[in-house]
Amino acid sequence: MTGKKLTLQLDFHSGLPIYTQIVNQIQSQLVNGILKPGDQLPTVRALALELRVNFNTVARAYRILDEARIISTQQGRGTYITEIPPPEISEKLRRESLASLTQRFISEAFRLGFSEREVSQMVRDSLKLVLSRVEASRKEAADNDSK
Amino acid sequence: MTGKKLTLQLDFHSGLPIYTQIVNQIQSQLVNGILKPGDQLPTVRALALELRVNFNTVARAYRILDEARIISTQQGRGTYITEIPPPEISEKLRRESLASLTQRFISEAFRLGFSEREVSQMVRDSLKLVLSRVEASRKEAADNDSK
DNA sequence: TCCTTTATTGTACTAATTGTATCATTGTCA
DNA sequence: TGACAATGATACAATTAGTACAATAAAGGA
Repeated sequence: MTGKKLTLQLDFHSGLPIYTQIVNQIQSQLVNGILKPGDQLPTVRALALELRVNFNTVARAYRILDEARIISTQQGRGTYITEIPPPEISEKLRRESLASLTQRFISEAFRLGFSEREVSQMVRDSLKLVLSRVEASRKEAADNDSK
Repeated sequence: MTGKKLTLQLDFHSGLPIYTQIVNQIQSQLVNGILKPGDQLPTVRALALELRVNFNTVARAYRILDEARIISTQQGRGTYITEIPPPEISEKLRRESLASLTQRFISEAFRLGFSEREVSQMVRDSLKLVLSRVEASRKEAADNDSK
């Protein structure tokens, strides 16, 4: 059995869809620090059992949260809160998380024998590539909107 | 006990299956000379114990590498890096492994909400930091030699 | 030396756990 | 009553774990 215990209060007569209530409450627990990045959520079946709803309803909520990049669901593995630092964290913490991410990357690259020059060149190239892809998908979305 | 010590970094909620991460990292260590033809890898059980995964997960990774002719697994003997390095192990592959490492880093940073500017600045800073540390330890070694 | 036994190692097959996809059912509201 | 949204049922796919087995090597004794 996996996944953190999750205490949710559903109101079956509120008019709000169950999956919306699940989405909202997970989101608010994340904002309030009850859930933290990296936490594993209950499985769709376990949470469904506890809430006495169909597991597809939980799956739907999880899918919405996944599309919002709030959680990451992985078939056969489980679902996890993503590591995105909440927007309200301090700039200092934010920088630290980028610094540690970067240091992991660089030390791995060095361990693999790449030089400073190779690493910085590859970072430049990759950034360029990613940005051009972002640009392209933004354009595509605009096209879809206009048609 | 057999098999070279193997340093692998697993991320259990990266979305990538464990066996894929094992495959990728062994491949990149080979391409970059950390593993050499003829080296014996840890046994499926030993590596599994160290990584805290089921040994079948390691076996699956080894099977994939075996099918790619990168390693040779022999029942009752162990697992070895193939003596004849596949012809495609070349500068090209080496560059590709850096590219994929870099892309993982960048997409993670973007997912965390950092901008291109922040990422490239942090890479510059971190590289500088690492290089200065390398320099310092080289100097210290030289001092020790001379005394 | 040669045979037997035991330990080590990878393999095969199966089961369990987890999320996904699709369609059916239900309920509400215009 | 027809349309649509919400929920449920069922079958499926991906990942990992459990168990038994086969091949090889190493150890030990006749």
